[in-house]
This record gives sequence, C-alpha cells and structure tokens, in this order.
Amino acid sequence: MATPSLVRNQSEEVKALQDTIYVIGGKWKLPIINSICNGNKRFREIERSIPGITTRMLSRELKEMEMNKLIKRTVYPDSPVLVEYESTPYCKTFGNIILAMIEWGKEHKKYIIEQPE
Amino acid sequence: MATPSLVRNQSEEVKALQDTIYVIGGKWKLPIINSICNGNKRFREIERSIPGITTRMLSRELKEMEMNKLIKRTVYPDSPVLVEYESTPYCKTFGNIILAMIEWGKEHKKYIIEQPE
DNA sequence: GTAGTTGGTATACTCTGTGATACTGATTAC
DNA sequence: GTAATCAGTATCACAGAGTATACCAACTAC
Repeated sequence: MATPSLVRNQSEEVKALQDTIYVIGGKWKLPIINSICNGNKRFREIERSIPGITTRMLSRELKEMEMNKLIKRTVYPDSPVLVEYESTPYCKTFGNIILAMIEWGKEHKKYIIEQPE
Repeated sequence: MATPSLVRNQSEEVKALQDTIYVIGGKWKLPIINSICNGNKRFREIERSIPGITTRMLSRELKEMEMNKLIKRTVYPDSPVLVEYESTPYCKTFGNIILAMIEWGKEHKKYIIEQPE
C-alpha cells in the first residue's frame, strides 16, 4: 500500500497546473494577450503588432482563447463586416500570475547567467 | 510613429514570461517537481511515481531541470552507485507561482464548465 | 547459473505545434 | 478594369516533443 494520506490530491493539483500552462502556454498566447491589452482590437492590427506571427497561428490561438473565455470576439455585420477582439475581465484574473512569472523569468535569467560553474 | 511611451518594455516582459513557461512547460516538468517535492529521490522511484512517463523523458527532463538549477543530482559512488535527486531552494522560489497556477486552473475549470452558453 | 534492480542510453517511430505560402469573398479605392 | 484591405481558411512541410522498445554495465539475491 502506498501512503495515500501523505499524497494529498497532488494528481488533481498537477492537472490544474497543467491546465493553466495549457491555457497560456505555447509561443503566442502571451504576446497576443499583451497586444490586445495594449489596445489592439482588429485582426490585422493584432497581427501587425506581433512580429513573426502568421495569420494561421493568430487565427488558431484567438479561437482557442475565445473558447477559454480569455478574449471576446464581436462581429459587427455592417457594410464591411467588422470584427473586434477584447480581453475579458476574466483574462485579468491571472494578472498576478503573469506578473509573478515575469518576475521569476527575470530572476531566473540572472540566476542562470551569474552562476556559470 | 507608433506610440513608444505607452508600450513600456512589454517585449522584455513577454520574453521573461516565455522563459518561465519554457522552464516549467511541457508535459512532465510539473509532475516531476511534484514527485520530488513529495519525497521521491531515486530515478526509478520517481519514474514509478509518475504514471505514463518513460525513462527517456524522465532522463531528459531531469537533465534540463538540473541545468536550470531546479533540482540537484548527487552521485554516491559507493559499491552500488547511488543517485539522488532533490529539489533546490531555488525550485521553491516559484512555489507561489505554482500555487497561484493551481488555484487558477481549478477556477478556470469551474468557469468553463459552469458557463456552457 | 538465472532473474531482478539500479541509472540510465540508443534507436526508431508518431504526433503535435509551428511555419510558409497561397488563396477566398466581400468591400473600397483608383 | 486593377489593386488593396479585411478576416480569415487551405495545404503542405518540418522540427521538436513525446512514445515504444530494447539494451547496457554493475550489482544483489537465489
């Protein structure tokens, strides 16, 4: 018998952790959030603001992020159809995580560089 | 001219963020940290504690995490060579991030499920 | 002897994420 | 007419992440 009482529900925690990573992971999610929070709303506008991203990737990521309710997509079906993206209040709920990760990333860089060994 | 003053050094922040994601990203890093923090020290021990992982993946991830100073690998060259892994104090510096991410992941699950729309 | 454990490596494979490029239909501008 | 912009989609290709399986050398147990 493994000692189940010591293990807590770690597997559940790891899952939650992996969910979070999945939601903001990959190469483009963060730059996209960044761009939208910077005021860019239109597809091409966002695209132009992120050097190196392709329409394909942007399209896919936006869809996924919409499914995860991180952004809202609004279509104005007027004469020339207009599409706007905005970050949701929900997107801002992990603002603290993002800040913490930024800090950690910066410290990590220092840490790795300063200890060549 | 784009409005540079509004942009802060977002690109730097995004990079730091991506560094962090890189360090703990992928399928196995978190489960491994979890396992080691749970008291597992030996290679096969860790391997057995993480269902589905292969020796190859575990080996690779451990190496990478050692390079990133998240874990320490100690070899005791006695009669049967003994190898032990432990998490470093440094590894614990993102304990808060991990906790925040666990919380966020749990909330996110609820949020997505509760709003079928 | 055989079988098992330890800490891995080697080889071959699949599968996913990402990239490159072209294209569409609607609209506007010239 | 041509060209450009909008919001994407389609198709192909490739590298890297991950999987499967076998194997190694040293040691222990029987």
